Amino acid sequence: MTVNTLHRPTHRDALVHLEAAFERGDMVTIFGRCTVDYDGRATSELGPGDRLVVLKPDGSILVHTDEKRTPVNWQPPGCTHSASVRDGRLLVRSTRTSPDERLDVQFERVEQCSAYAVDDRSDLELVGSEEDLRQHILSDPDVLEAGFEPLETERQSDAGAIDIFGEDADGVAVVVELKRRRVGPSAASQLRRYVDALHREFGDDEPVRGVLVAPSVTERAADMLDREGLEFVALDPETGEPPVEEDDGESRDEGETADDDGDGNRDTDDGDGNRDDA
Amino acid sequence: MTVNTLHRPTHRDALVHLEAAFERGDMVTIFGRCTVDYDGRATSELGPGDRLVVLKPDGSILVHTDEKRTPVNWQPPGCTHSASVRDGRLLVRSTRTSPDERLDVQFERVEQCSAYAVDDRSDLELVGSEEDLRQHILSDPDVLEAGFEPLETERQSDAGAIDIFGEDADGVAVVVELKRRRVGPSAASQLRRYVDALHREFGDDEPVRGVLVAPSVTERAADMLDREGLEFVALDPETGEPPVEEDDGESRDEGETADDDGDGNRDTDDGDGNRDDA
DNA sequence: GGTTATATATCGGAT
DNA sequence: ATCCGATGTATAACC
Repeated sequence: MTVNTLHRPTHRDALVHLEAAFERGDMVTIFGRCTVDYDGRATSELGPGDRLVVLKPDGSILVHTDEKRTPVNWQPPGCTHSASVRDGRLLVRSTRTSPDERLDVQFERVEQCSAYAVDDRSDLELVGSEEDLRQHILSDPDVLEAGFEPLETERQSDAGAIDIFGEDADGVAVVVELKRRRVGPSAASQLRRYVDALHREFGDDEPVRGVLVAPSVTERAADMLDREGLEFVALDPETGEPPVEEDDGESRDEGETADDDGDGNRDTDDGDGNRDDA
Repeated sequence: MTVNTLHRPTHRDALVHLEAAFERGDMVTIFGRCTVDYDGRATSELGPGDRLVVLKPDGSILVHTDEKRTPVNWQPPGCTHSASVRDGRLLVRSTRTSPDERLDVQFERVEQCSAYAVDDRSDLELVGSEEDLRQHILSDPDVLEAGFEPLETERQSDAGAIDIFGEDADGVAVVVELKRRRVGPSAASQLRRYVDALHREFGDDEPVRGVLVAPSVTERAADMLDREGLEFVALDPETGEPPVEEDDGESRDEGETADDDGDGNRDTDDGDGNRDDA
């Protein structure tokens, strides 16, 4: 882990710094006043302003303002960084083909330019995904409905892969579509496409049930499911159990710390900070 | 535009630096070895590694590794930053309620900590959105089909807002759904929901056409449109005209700076292969 | 605040 | 390479 930083460099010094960083495979940040020009899947222009530009060795580039989680301009991994000085000004360019795209960041002033040698082998471990919900149902199919028997996951159909395909207690085919969060009309439509595909596959004589599984459902989606003869089962992706209602105390105990203050303000804890722990 | 940077600060010095930056409304970056812990809509853990953490004055926080465009962990705008030192180590915490979420970044080592005073009043101007496609059709409805007359945009229905509602040359109701890029089955389903809603609204006697407008369509979606009696019209969102075939160069070039350094390849157009239309 | 749909979505898996 | 769906999607518009 090393950092190499130039403060208020000349554009030419910044260029040399950048090229060496690219060569080493470093991650780079540049902060300065710049304009941005993008042409590719869409086209955009951004006038002068102060921004933080991040260049990653995998070819990604991010241009961040002081607002939003999403960069104001960017390029995904796989692009090629290049830098140059034109008319005495640093130009950082990112290009790719397929699709043909170009992102230009033209600096009026470079306030800081840093190169970071990154060592990161850890992988993110995440709980609460749709895959977790699937595992819950497969390991205990009764949470879906008594007697449900999963037969296949990712079963292919004319409309795409069905999350879980199985049979109910009566041996009727069941299409199960999983969502990790509250579902709207598009999830209902997705389920319908799969059910329709199996109807076409099995013929009209064979009944096919469709069950949407998610922690909750919007009213419009629930109406649509009703109209189309589809079903909904409420399950939480983290627990695999029906979500707890919060209208009255139905707490499953989470012995949590008392909330110190109303929200209000900054609350930057002091140094010795013994703030609660989670 | 000012930058205030600490190199290899003590955790306590970094804390003071951070709190002053929060107070000023600066944007902040921290580079160092850290672990990350998230609990909210889902739950995640990330073991030790070198990352770039960006804190914005609007409450966003981004944790970036040296790969991907998407941060490995983050928090959207509106969250509250706080920092503290525990056991001699810098802890950066972001919290919000509704949903209840917490992100902790615990540093083993702080390599660099920078605060940026950002001045950015420019807004992004972007061309090629779905809104642009709509304007093209509204200003010249014949590009959709001869005699088409737009009557309403964002027309409400039981299934949601219809992009463009109008009549064809015969006075038949037309639902138009717009997409800025190649469409798949979900767009076809979306159109179907709107057409179904108008059928319920108008009754079975009244015919309702559904037209999906996009630069191209996948085969599975085209099949679905066929089955459901829906239509497709190929239009480019930037030009509002039928997309050009890419079998030969149709470069519209953009008299730009000469390409300074190596890497010459350019203009190998392609994009998304567009298939037929329906 | 919830709902709905868009996005230069990004990303991953399957074909 | 395209297709397809998941994402802690984020973001905006509308109610």
